[in-house]
Amino acid sequence: MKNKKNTPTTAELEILNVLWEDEPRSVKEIHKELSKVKNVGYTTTLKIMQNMTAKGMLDRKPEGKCHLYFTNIPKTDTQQNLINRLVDSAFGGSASSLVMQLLGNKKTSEKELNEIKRIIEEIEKNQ
Amino acid sequence: MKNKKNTPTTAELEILNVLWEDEPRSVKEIHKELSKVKNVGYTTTLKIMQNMTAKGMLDRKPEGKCHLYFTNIPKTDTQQNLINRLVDSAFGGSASSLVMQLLGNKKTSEKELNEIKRIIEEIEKNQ
DNA sequence: TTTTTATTACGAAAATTGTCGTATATATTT
DNA sequence: AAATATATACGACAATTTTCGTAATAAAAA
Repeated sequence: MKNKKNTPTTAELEILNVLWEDEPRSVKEIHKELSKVKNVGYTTTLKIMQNMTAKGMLDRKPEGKCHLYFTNIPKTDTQQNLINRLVDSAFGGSASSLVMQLLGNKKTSEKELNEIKRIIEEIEKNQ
Repeated sequence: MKNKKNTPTTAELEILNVLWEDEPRSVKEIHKELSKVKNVGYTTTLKIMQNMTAKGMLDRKPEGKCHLYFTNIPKTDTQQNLINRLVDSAFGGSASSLVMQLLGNKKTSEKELNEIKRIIEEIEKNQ
C-alpha cells in the first residue's frame, strides 16, 4: 500500500477531524458525528475507515465486541502537508503570497486579523 | 454543466498556472511547458483543456489553423477559493490557525517571514 | 491534386474515490 | 439452543478524473 498517510481525501479528512477532537472512538460514534452534518450510510463510513487503516492513517484496537480507532498521524503534520501542497500548487511556492491573499480577503474577520497580528508579534519576540 | 469554475483539479490547476503566466496560448505551447516537469501525452493535455473549456474555466479563440486558450477566472479568485476550502476543511474555519501553522513551520524561510510581517504592517496602515 | 503534416474531436479505458447492499461473525437475549 | 441484535468484511457499482489511441479535419507541401 502506498504511503499516503499525510494526504487525506475530503471524506478521510472529515473522519480525521472527528477523531482528532476525541479519540479513540468506535465506527458507530464517528458515524453518529458525521450524520449530524452529512447524509451517509454506516457501511460507507466503516469502509473509508478501513481504507484509512490500510493506508496507515488510522490504527485500531479491539475493545469488547467492537474496535476503537485512533489516528496515526498528528493533526499538525497533516495540516502542514496540506498547506505545503497548496502553497506549491497554487502560490508558486510562496507562503507570503498565500498570507497576502488570505489577509486581503474581506471574509477574514477583524478578530481573525488581530489574532494573526498577535501571532506575528509572538514570533518576533522569540527571534 | 455544473459550475466548478473555481475548484480546479490537480491537473487543471497545473494548466491554469501555465496560462496565468502568459496567455492566450495554444495547446501545443501549454503541453510543451507541462512536458518539462511531467510525463504526459499531448492528447491528454488537449482533452483536459477541452474539459476545462466545457466547464467554463477556459475560453478560446481561433488563430490561424489552431486555437488560442485563455483563462476565464482570475487567479486570485481561484486562490481564494482554494484557501477557503482548506481553512474550512482542515482548520475548523480559522484563518489565523492556518497562518500560525504556516509561521511555525521551519520551512517558511526568514525572507518569507519578513515579507509576511511587511504585509501585516501594510494592512495595519490602511486600517 | 495527392501526400504529408498539424490540429482537433471523440471514444474508451484506467485510477481514484465514494457509495452501499449483502454476507459473515460474534455476542446478547429469550 | 434458537432468535435477535450488533459489528465487521467484502464485493461491486457509480462518479470523477486522468490517460491516450485513433479518427476526422484542415492546412501546407510536393
